[in-house]
Amino acid sequence: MSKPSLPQGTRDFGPEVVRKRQYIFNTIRTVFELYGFQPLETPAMENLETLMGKYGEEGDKLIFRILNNGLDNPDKQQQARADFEKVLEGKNVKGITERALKYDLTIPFARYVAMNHGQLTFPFKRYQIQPVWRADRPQRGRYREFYQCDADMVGSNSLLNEVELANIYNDVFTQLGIDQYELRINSRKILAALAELCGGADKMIDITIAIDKLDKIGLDKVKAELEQRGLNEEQISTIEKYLNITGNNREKLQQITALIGHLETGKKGIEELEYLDNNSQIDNRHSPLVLDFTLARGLNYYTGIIFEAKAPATVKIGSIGGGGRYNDLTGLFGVPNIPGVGISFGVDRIYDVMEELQLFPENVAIGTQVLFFNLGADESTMAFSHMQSLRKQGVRCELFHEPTKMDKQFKYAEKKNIGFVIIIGSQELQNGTCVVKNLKTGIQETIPVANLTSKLFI
RNA sequence: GAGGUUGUAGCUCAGUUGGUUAGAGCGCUAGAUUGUGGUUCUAGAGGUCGAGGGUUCGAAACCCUUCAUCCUCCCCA
Repeated sequence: MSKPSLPQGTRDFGPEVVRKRQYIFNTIRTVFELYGFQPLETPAMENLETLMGKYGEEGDKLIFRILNNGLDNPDKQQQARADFEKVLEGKNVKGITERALKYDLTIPFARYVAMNHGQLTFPFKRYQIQPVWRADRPQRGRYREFYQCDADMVGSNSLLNEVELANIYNDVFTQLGIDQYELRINSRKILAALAELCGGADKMIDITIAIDKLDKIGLDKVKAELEQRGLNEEQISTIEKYLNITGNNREKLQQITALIGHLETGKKGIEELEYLDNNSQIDNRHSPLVLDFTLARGLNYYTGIIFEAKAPATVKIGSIGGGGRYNDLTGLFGVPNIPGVGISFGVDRIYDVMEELQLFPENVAIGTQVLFFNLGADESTMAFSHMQSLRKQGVRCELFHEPTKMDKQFKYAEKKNIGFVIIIGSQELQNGTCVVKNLKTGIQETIPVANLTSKLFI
């Protein structure tokens, strides 16, 4: 028997961590509900063909596939061998694998909408908080199983949706105390116009992949990569002009207009960003909305505005959320003309940011509020009955599991971060009283047991 | 998929050039303390040195293989 272990890139969450994570989930969920989004859950696994080809070539490799059961059935051995040969050639064969763990929440949502579009009321606004899996190599802030919190609305082209989503970001991060975050925005239309300006719409992917790295590797290396990706000197110089756009949002818009405003898609993109910038009435100490024309985002189904929430610069974690508009997501599933826009929160990274900046409120760690000491048979019977009265009032409490030295019972309370202990010993039993001790302050008082239920244990 | 790092007690880590019986701090258990925790003091338990093989009189240390881990790139949350 070898030592027990976890699959690579997965984690257990102990009680304290779960509490903190739930605090984040609950905050996000509450804000989603506040904006009229409805919950949705989809299965952990999808048919492989639902997922394949939706995340680009790189994405396909990162999908966790599930091996079919019954491959060892002797009757089907020959077929299995033949099928496996094809797998070795890099093909997907239904005989070997036809299901996969979901890779994100957006595609399963699109599948759901495509299957149910006849029944849904549009615009349909849903939120979804579930784990997803990626066969990625784990590293800092990156796991093979992690939660996504998505909110999408489909069936509307209105830019009002983008405005709402920007405000959801702001509400959530402000409530969590991450008020130095930045919400970067760009439009795929701007990027498309840039590609057009460089003479080839087909170059868009090459260009975006390269310029997305600007803040990471610097201008020179971006230019080198562009060259390597087959762009000529003139095109690179155009892109350099594009990358040199600086200033506040208004100034950036002026400069981008000069560069690509004469192009149809460029003009549209600029209008969208202008609208979003003017109408997101985000009142914050610093305005989190930052136009960033280098922002590209990997998922290739985005067509309009794209978002990326960045952690405060002091914590080197980068993106803590992202999203954007897609014009025709369900078209992939045979239901065309349903546009949508959505955002996602990266809970695991938000957790790391909050931990680093010490933003969790102290009381998230409190489970049990009151521990009743166990000081004998009669004493604990009395304690039990009072404990049940407190529980009826919603006070979380427990009775120590066996009569033992007070020393032990105190230490148990301390380790579990229980704020109060209630002592009912022989004296108290006789007098109909109890001792209530606040472990934080060390102050204790003796009160009649009848008064217990009127006390607040916080 | 490519490159690198580190694996020693429950946790964080020492361990000299390869040399006797592998250490510390924290944590854990018990006692000092028969109705008062946090501090202090004392004692105790706890190890296949990641695993397998090799070199050697002798390996935690050197070599090979393998597994795990963390990091960087690609890509992404």
